[in-house]
Amino acid sequence: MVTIADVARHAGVAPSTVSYVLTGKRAISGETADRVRESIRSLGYRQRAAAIGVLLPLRDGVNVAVAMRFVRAVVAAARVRDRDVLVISADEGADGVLRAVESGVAGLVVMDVEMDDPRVPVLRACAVPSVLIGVPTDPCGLSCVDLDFAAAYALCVDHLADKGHTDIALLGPARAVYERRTGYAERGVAGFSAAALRRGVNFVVRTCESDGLAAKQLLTDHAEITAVVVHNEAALSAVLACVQPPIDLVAICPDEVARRTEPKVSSVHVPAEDLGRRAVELLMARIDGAPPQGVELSVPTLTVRD
Amino acid sequence: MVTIADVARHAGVAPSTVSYVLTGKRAISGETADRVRESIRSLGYRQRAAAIGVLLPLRDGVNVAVAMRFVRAVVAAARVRDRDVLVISADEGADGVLRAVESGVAGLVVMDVEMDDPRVPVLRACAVPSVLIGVPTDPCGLSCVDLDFAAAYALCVDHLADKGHTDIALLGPARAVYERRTGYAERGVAGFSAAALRRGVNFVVRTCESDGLAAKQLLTDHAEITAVVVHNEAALSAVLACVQPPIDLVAICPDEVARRTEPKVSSVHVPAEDLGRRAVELLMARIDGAPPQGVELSVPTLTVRD
DNA sequence: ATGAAAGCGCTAACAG
DNA sequence: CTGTTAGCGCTTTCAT
Repeated sequence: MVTIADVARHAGVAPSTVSYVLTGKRAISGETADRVRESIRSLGYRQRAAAIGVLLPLRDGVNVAVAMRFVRAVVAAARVRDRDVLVISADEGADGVLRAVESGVAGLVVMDVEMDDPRVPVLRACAVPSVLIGVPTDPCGLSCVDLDFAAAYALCVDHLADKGHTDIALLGPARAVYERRTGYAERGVAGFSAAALRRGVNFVVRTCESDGLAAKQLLTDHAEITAVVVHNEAALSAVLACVQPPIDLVAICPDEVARRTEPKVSSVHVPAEDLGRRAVELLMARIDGAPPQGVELSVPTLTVRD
Repeated sequence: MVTIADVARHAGVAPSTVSYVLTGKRAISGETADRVRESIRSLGYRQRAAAIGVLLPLRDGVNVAVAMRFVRAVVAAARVRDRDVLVISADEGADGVLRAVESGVAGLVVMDVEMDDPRVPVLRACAVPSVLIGVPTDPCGLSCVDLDFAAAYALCVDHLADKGHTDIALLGPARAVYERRTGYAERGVAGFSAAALRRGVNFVVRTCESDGLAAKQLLTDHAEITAVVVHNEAALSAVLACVQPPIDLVAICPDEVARRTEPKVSSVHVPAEDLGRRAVELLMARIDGAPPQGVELSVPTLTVRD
């Protein structure tokens, strides 16, 4: 195995110099750096490229399939930049961050972010750079990417209001997701309510477990409902079986899921691929010394189907 | 951070003794081991638990969604045993194994196995234990788990022959999958052909890209075909749009995929969850010193739907 | 800007 | 069975 010492000998420099060329933690003259890089290439040295860690709490209500959609995107994006991905299933809040950091990752992609996420202060203080997929209440000093879920929910409301509906319902994620104040769920409801009030539309909000039973209960309890917004990929097919025309339906889910339903459902796209890729881009920039970029929300779009 | 030296001091032993208690690489007296473990607990030492590596080539024809189904299962199973998972996207054959080993994983789960996989000799020689999801031509000295794809394809043929079909077709994975002699594809075709010959059924075999166009071409070229077996998750919906009744169809795919199609398609279940979990079980046993277990094939089952 | 040397946490060879 | 010691590859401090 080619070590940093081999490279140093070959380039006629000290091991520390090679280390500094690789980490960029102190200035090395262009000439020396070039010689080192040349030796690295000719000897085929591979720095045990520290992986990117994905912090993935697998708690109640977290749909692993949905989470894996992001992981997949992160893996693909990391691969382009020659990084492997360490999937760290951490349910222990702030301790999970420490565990991840101790595992020696170059940077962290943090998923399933809560409004007052206990991991946030740790991440802020931490030397290891991170990018959150999701936005906490106070994102200062962090890098966050997410879909603008408030706007996404509002888009659904506007679409239904435009079609003349005056009594609509929201079937959200599982109750556990709200209980821990998950960012996207809370911001979504805020956007939904605000839009409905703005439009003068009556609305009901319900949580929905993956069995989708809440849909039936909802229609029983509220016969006046003529349209439903559902943000729950796990329950989508069950909800579809229950919410039939003439009741209108809009889903918040990835397009490829919406295209597979029967009938094909109108939806606001959750761009998991884009968000995962963007998170890696920002993280790599952070690893290379860039400062935190703050919050970057992507604009939702609605596709009308059947 | 609590180090192994801290634990050693607290327990009144040498650092190496603590190391050996943790790795089990040499015998330590029960008394001493207990004292060490007690110190580990009271000091809160966390051994930077080496991750399990998942070797995942992302080449042409590899459906990342399908691969991620296995990764998901591996992550869930590893989590139960307090291990994180390093997803290593390695397209470089044998070099990929070395890269994975150098990254310091405790063991490897190897996916997308080819008949004469160049990684196999390396894995056999390698000190890091591994479990393959898939079976190469010569699995001696390895641990392999997989669905018995030969039996799975044969099951489809028997089902269709029993229904009276005399001209059937196989739509397999993408051509690239055959070109690199991927294990499951090659064993599948073998099982398919053998079963068809046994049953005296005429058959055609075609590769199928993810666009599913091969389905249309197949039916144009072979008007005599009355039933199709498709083993291609990416192309399944496109194939379904084309292969309509009265032509019979059986898919080889996970049940949850088959249940979502419209109409719901008869299928042989690919138990990705079970295989991923089993792979981790076997790998953990290997890490704890068990010898290679050879090949473990799971028995396919067919579910008849619409 | 660079090198020498000490140190990191851990494992493995050696000694008894 | 266990402690001593030398190493592993790499980073960081200290010096110049």
